[in-house]
Amino acid sequence: MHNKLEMAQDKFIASIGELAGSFGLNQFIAQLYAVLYLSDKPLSLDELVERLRASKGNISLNIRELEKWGAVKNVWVKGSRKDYYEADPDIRKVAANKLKAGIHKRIGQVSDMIEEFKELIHSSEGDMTEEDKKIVKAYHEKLKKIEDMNSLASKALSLAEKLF
Amino acid sequence: MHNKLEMAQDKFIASIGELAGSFGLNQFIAQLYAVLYLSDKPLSLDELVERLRASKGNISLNIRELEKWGAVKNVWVKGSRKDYYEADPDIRKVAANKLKAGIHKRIGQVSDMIEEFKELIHSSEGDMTEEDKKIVKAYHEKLKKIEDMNSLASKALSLAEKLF
DNA sequence: TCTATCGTTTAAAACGTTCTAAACGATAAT
DNA sequence: ATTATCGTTTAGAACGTTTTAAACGATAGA
Repeated sequence: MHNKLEMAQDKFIASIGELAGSFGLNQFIAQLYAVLYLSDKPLSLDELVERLRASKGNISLNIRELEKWGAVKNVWVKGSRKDYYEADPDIRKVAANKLKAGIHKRIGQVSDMIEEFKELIHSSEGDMTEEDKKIVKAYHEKLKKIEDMNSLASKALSLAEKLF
Repeated sequence: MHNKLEMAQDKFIASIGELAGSFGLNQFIAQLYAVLYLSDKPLSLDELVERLRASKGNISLNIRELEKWGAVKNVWVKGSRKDYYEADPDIRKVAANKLKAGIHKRIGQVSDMIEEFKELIHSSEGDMTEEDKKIVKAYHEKLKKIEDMNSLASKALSLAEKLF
């Protein structure tokens, strides 16, 4: 196929991988989406195997993950019994959804952590020395700071949602 | 030491680790900061070894990383020739700095990637078929979308900075 | 029914990252 | 000067994650 163009694309795809990796998400899955996003037509499993030089199993697995995210869908192509995959062209929506879900989850986790910590502290209030009580008081002040930060993050998130 | 309190803290520290891990950053380094943040006094390397049940080397390494971030500093304690470490109490600042730097870097990376891709495409314009030119045109449209998203992210970032 | 063509599953290999234990150099105490 | 106490460095072990190859079940065509 278009050799120079393909090389250019390869470089781009590779960079996408690095970027995703540094975010802590699977490099390959990002590259997979990128290939589908740039493609002018839906691609089959075999074509993706060829394009990314990866195993069928790997691609199959990650395609399903992308489907869960709503980033890729299965499309039917007349005259073939293969599955064909197509990227959601609204890349902004895809990225925003993923990020939003992630951040929202983390904000919840932080709240939960703090609540649990408070409960644990409270449950052991019975046999506390004066010294312990001082420490607990200091804890509460620090936890408060984290809570404030968390709710600020939450507000920032809904602000960003409006912007997007 | 304070047994029940310590257990409560342990649970909290563990959760901090999970949280950090899901962000793609080193779990241990987050836990290290958390221990120092919650502590009412600076801690020595040995105390951290004891508290986190990790090797000196590991802690030493990650402390230096935290120092780079400006999240932890070395403090001098009268009468001891050990190093003592203290967390920056302004956890919001620490988190914001780290996140801001990260996002800023990523935004730059995306711009660079796109520029490079465009150049590669351009450099191979010479021997292009009509078909190729069609594909390249479609690429440019898609790249434009990514650029828009990127600059929007950039704006959102500076908005968030003001908020914090 | 038998064969070919799919996508998925899975057990094991490959890989990168993190962690440790031990050696080390530097500094302070004796 | 010698020993003890530090923090750092480093080579390799341990670990989790990702990837593969091969087996598999399902479906369609002959």
